[in-house]
Parts: sequence; structure tokens; C-alpha cells
Amino acid sequence: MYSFTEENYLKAIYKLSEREPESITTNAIAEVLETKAASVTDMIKKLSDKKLLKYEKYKGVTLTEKGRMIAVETVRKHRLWETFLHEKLEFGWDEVHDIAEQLEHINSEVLTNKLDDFLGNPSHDPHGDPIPTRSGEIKKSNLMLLCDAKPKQKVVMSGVVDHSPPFLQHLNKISISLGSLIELLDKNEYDGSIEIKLHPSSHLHLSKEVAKNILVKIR
Amino acid sequence: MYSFTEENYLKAIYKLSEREPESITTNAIAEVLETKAASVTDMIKKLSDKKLLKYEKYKGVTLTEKGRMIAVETVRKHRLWETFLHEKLEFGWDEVHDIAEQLEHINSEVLTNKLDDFLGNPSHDPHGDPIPTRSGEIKKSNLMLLCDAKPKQKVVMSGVVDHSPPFLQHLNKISISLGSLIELLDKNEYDGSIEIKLHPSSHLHLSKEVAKNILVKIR
DNA sequence: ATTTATTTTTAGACCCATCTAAATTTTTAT
DNA sequence: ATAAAAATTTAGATGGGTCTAAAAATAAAT
Repeated sequence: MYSFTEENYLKAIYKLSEREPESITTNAIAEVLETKAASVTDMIKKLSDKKLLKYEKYKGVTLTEKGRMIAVETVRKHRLWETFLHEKLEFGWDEVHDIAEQLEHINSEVLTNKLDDFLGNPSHDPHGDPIPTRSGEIKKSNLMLLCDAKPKQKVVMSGVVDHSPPFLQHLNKISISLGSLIELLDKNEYDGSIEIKLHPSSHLHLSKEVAKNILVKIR
Repeated sequence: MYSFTEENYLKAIYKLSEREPESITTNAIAEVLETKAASVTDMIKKLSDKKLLKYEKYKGVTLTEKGRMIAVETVRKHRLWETFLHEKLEFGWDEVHDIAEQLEHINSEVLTNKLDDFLGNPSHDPHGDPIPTRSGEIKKSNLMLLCDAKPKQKVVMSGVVDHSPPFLQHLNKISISLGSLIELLDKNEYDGSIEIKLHPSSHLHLSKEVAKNILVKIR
């Protein structure tokens, strides 16, 4: 139906618009897709012709409902495949992204739904990101950054901002994973670093760089 | 590494050469790939430049060792994914082919091997076709056509010649599946049709058209 | 408000895979 | 052995996606 490239553009634009609707510039799209601005302009025109987005020269783009649906469906497939790779094939959460980037373009609604059922209709992927439903709804998660938590607060590790393998591997190394119970002991004003308690016996020092990339749920 | 199209050409040429090395003509390739002879010539030149096959104008092609490896690897992935779809996602054997045609191009050796392990290293796919090993070996199965069996002979249904959904659905309808024990009762010289016993209580009449598309193992 | 810098778009080119129509080679038939 | 038929290849064109270099529009700075 739609090419890999078209789906990737729609997904990139969708993700940028989730973060901040003002940030969907030609250059921003080019950067996340690792391509050139000229190529982005070309493709945007094509997607506009197909009514997948609205485009005004020099003004920017917004996805149409149809375009948003395709993007969300692609995200859904990506996250379901990531879950499959992690839960069933025992890939680490730092290893699933690249393979899911390929699998997300497999075109079969019945496959996607059967995969969903096979996995037990998971609500979140291995990075804690919500998986859109069949009908394209996506739960808005009200998480906070660990660096914004207050001392004495007990929180549950529930997601990441940085999805890069190096960051995820760092979390592996310090034994923080989805679901970890974290108690904030102290915050250092000077550098923004924090002290946390993971388990009764394990106290940890986290740099601000790390703490601001961890999403937590208050409980 | 290699494009979908290149992999599809290599696979098509490989399959033709398995059947009969003489049958790898430009037109034959065009037919199985549902494209035009001119396109085949173009692609053959490209694959030849990449040393994936040997090509002499007007004389035909033969895969190089490298080309054969890519083809076999593609077949391996196709059959593993078909097995996954059938065994884990409960797709019928008549429904798996088209989706596997997409999945076979997913590029990750570790994924393929983990999938293989997850499925319990199956030796055959849902149609009874052998699954190549990691190292590219493929078991040559010595099956015979049901239409060539002799009266009184007991055989096990082990594969199909025709892989089309209509044929597979017909077998579903008459309750013949992989592993079915079949006893040949009688052969009709006139039209080549046969009488078989499936279960003590079920006698069946099969046209030659059906019998010549069923592969069986003698036991 | 005019100049400078940045962003975006256009123009023109390239590679991939495909096509049609025409030319060439091989095969078949008489 | 030569003509007719069939198969194969070439030539030239198209569409998808990308690029560089140059032009146009917008934003920022003084």
C-alpha cells in the first residue's frame, strides 16, 4: 500500500508532532531520518498529493487523519514486534529497535492482530512505551522524569527518554529496569545528580544526565 | 545488503534450477516473478556484475556459490516464518505464504537463528518442505507422488507439489493433512483417479489432478 | 530598516527497477 | 537450407527516492 519510505516519513512526522507541534520543520525531519532537507521537501510534496498531510510552502506540515492513522499503525507494529523480540525471542531491550524498524513495515492487518493476541495484548513495549490499540488509540502516560522527583519520594521505573542502546546498556549495568522500585534519597543542587535506593542493600548515585532520561510513575 | 528484488530473483532462479537446470530461461524467470523478459535481462546483468550468477548472452544463467547461499538463506527464512505463522499464530497452511514472502526479506542473522531456536529447530515447514540449516544444507527428501503409488501400498502424506491456497483448501475440505496415513485401494486406468482409505471409516475418491500434487513417503 | 544568516525550495542529475517497442539471435518447421 | 516463429536482448522512457548546488523566502541582527 505505502512504501517503507513513506511510512518512515509519516512516523517521523508523527513523533515530532507528539513532542511539540512547532518542531516539525524540514530540517528536523531530515535530521531524524538522516537525509537531506531537499529530499524531505520532495517527499512532503508527494505525501501532500496523497492527502496524507497538509503542506504550505515554507510554513510546515501537519498530518491528516489518514496520515496519522498510518503513522500510528506503524508505531503499533513496531512496538508489538519489539515486544515479541524481547518476550519470545529473548532479545535484550537494547537490541530490539533495529530489527523492529524492518518488521514494522510488514503489511498484514490479520498478522498484526494475531501477533497482538499471541503476546497477550500487551499495553507497553520493552521500553515502557504504550502500544496503540487496533483502533489507533494510544494511552497518554502521565509519567515524570526521575530528575524531577522529590527526596523521600518512592517511584517505579516506567520508561526511558533516550532509547539508544548505549543508554539502555548503562541501565542494564546498574541494574535498573522497567518496574524497578526507586526511592529518591537526596538531590545535589550543584550538579543535579541524585542518590537513590533500589533495593535495601543497594544505594546508587546517578548523574543528572542519567536521571533526566528515566521516566517514573509515582506510587 | 541485497534488495528485496535481488533476493527474489535469486530465489526464483534457485527454485527453477532445483526443478531442472535446463529450465532457467529468461521467460521462465519472468513468468514466476510475474514480470517481463526485458526486466529479467536487465536484472540478470546486474546480478552477474555482482558475481551472484554466471551469465552468457542468449545462453542462460547459473548461480554462483555466493548467489546460491543468498537464495538458500532466503528460502530458510521463508520456511521458518511460515512455520512460525502456522505453529504460533495459528494461521492455516493455505494462509502463510504471502506473509512469509514479506518476512523472508528481514535482514538479521541473529533473528533468524533465534526464531529457529524458538520454533524448536523444525526440519520441515507447514507444507512439508525441508528447512535449510544455518549452514545452508538442505535435506533432499525422497518422496513420491501419490499418483505413482501402487495398490495395497500404505503411505504417509508428506508434502505438496501445488502450493496454491485453492489446492491446500481442497485438501482441508477432504481432511488430508501432513502426516495423514493413506492406503491406496485401487487405481483407475481410464482417468488416473484413485481410491484411498484415510481412516477405517473414510474411503475417498481422488482425481489424478489431486493425486499428482500430493507427495507421500513409503512406510 | 537594511543587511546577514538560516531555512526551505527548486533545478538538474543519478541509481534502481520497471516498462514498451524494436532489433537481434536462436530454434523450429518445411 | 531457408523461411517463419519464438526467445532474448537493446534502446529509450518512466517513477521512486536520493543527492548537490543554486535560488528564493524567512528569520535574526544590528
